[in-house]
Amino acid sequence: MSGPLTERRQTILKLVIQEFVDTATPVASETLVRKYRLPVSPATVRNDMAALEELGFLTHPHTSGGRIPTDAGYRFFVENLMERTSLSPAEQRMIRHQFYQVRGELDQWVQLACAVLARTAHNASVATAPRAEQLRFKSLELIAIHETMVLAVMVFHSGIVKQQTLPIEPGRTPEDLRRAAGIVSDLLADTTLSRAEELAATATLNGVPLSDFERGLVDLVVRAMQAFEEQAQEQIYSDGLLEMLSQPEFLPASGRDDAERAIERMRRTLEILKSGRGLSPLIPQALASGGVQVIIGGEHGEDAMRDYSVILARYGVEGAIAGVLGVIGPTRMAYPRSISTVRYIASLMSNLLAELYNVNARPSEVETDPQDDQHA
Amino acid sequence: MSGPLTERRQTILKLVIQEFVDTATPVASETLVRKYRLPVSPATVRNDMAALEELGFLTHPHTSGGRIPTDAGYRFFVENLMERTSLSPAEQRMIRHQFYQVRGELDQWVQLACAVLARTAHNASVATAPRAEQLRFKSLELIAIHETMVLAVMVFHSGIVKQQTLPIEPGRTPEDLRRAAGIVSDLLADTTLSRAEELAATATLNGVPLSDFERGLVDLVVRAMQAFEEQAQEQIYSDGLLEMLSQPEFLPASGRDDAERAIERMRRTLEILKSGRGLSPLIPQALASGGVQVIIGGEHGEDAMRDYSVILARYGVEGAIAGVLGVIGPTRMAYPRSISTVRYIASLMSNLLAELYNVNARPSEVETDPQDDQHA
DNA sequence: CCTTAGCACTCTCGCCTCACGAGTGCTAAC
DNA sequence: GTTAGCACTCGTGAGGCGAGAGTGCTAAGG
Repeated sequence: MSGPLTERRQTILKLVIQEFVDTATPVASETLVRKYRLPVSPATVRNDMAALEELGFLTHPHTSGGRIPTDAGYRFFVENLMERTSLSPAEQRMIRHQFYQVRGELDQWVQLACAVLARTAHNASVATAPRAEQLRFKSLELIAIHETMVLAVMVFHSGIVKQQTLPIEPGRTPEDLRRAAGIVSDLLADTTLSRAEELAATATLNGVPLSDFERGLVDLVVRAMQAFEEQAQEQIYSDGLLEMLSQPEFLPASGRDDAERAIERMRRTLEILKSGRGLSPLIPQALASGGVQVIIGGEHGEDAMRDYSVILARYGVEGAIAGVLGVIGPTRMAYPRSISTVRYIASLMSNLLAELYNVNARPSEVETDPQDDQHA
Repeated sequence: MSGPLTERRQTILKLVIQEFVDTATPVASETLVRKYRLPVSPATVRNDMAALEELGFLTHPHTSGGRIPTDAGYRFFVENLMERTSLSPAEQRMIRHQFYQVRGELDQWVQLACAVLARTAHNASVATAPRAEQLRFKSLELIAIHETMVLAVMVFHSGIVKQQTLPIEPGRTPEDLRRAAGIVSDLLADTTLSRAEELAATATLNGVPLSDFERGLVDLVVRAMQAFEEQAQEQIYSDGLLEMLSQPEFLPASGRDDAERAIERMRRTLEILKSGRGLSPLIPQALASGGVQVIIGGEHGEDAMRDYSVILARYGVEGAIAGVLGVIGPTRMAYPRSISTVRYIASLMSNLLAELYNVNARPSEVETDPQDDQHA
């Protein structure tokens, strides 16, 4: 009964989605014909819409009132109907420029990526800090703040830096500190957590037992590595909440009922972003696969996310360090634009990191274009 | 006509505020009598309420429907009626414990303070990172990440640390780096920005001109100090948005009209917190004065903040470093609790910083109790 | 002069009804 | 397969109504 998915029906599906993304109101057959000058009558469009509904791509909330896409409809759109676009050169330039301005300040990259993503995709954005696949210690520096307080800077392969203040007994000279730091650095150089724990237990370097101070430093490093390792679920940064909340989904269209729901949605959204609930499960998945992942609505089963789509991409340097960034917003989302934004910023960040590690440092002028994106 | 502000009227004002803070609904004369077993009749209370209204401390939104406090009413309450409380020892202990767990990790203190403030005061919280009154350079360390990339760690008096990656030409040994960093540290040690700029211009140490590499490093430091100095308005961290948004102010009490306003309020609030608009002007003020500042509603003229109260306190070490932290929420706020929370956390942070700087390091066991709080 | 009971008045809230209009689904003709 | 015509559905908004809450006022009482 449903009939085949003819060329025209695909066009109609595409137009319904475009129109709905634009206007946020259910789209009627006549509107479509008028606005896009279709060479058929509204009645024909209605028939096709009914077919698309039976195929599961459209639905209508009320008997009257136009059609809206289902999750499956968006899915089909993303995979088959959407043309692959790139950000305009002007936008790419603007974004690169912003990153250029904080070059060197590694710790600001993630924040900046979030801010730019949000502004460009007009939705909320999320990102995790880049994380080394395996943490390997590199060196320790001690910097005196005053006589009884030093700042311990631990550097790990992959460039992750952790700083911590540490009280010491007074009377140590800078030379003392340097020697102690050198000893610890030598002892633990290039070790992973488990090896570091072993070495901490023996507490000798070349047969010479460590001093109490040095052992304290070793413990400090080991604890820092443990903390890092334990912190199983990555902290998720986010930005652009306001950007997302100015989407019409969060306006009370009409009726008190709707208003209440809008507020509830707002609160839920905040919770998702703050806690990462419903979001964290997606991270490992995105880390594992290359390309851009698109998760539409309730596809991954998390009920809290039923009304949201997430577009995620991995960024980083193969085999060294990786993180995830993406966009989150209502399922009614400008997928082409969001996807290209995510793809562009992920590749930009990857190039920046590659430059930092001096591997494969192609100029970040061109957007790399992975052959095929992964879809959930 | 308005009559004097008798003892009883003050009591009634206090009870109205208490009740309104609890229930978030306008309070009626009869409720008051019943709930607090007043030895007078509702009619008497009504008369007093009318007097309080003429005095500008109360108002009522509709002819029917009970009274609510005005900004002036809250102000009088805060200054004259409210009893000064402290957090319970149990709560104090819990808070101290949380700070204890991140001791040493200076960069997390502000975040933690925000989180704790929000949870304890059930409202949103804001804080600025501690900022040195005058930035003075201390030392520079260079840590090789790999052959062509170093991490420059700049330490300033006051313990502020800034890190930045820096590309270098390959072939430099760790010893090279150490020497260069040492030279720059010696040259710029203890300098303020203006002096550092002068020294950068001459580019000699003890008459010996600097190498190109060393000059690059000096420039790096100067730029970092400039950036710090220029960044006129402090970045404001915040937390507890959700905490605040679950206040009944942000629920649609009834009617579609109200719902729309609730959503608008929500959006505005977000904007205030994200951008700091309406908040930033308060920061310098709070930095300048000791004690706890309470700004109620539209008192400071900023229209965007008309419905909010802010409670701010300065924290830090006199003459060395200072920041601001506080609570923001609807004017209908549990002032005693919020104020004591802010006061406690500010003094805790101050003690922790004092310990770090080894000045005046009293144990942070007792809440310091400043003699008098400043009110706007 | 302060307090209190009584009472009329006001205003919100929730509920219902009703008419309107948008958009569909169906049927029959092309 | 397409189209015109038409009945039908249902959300939306306006208007009305009754109930209830709480006040302001007035007059009586301590």
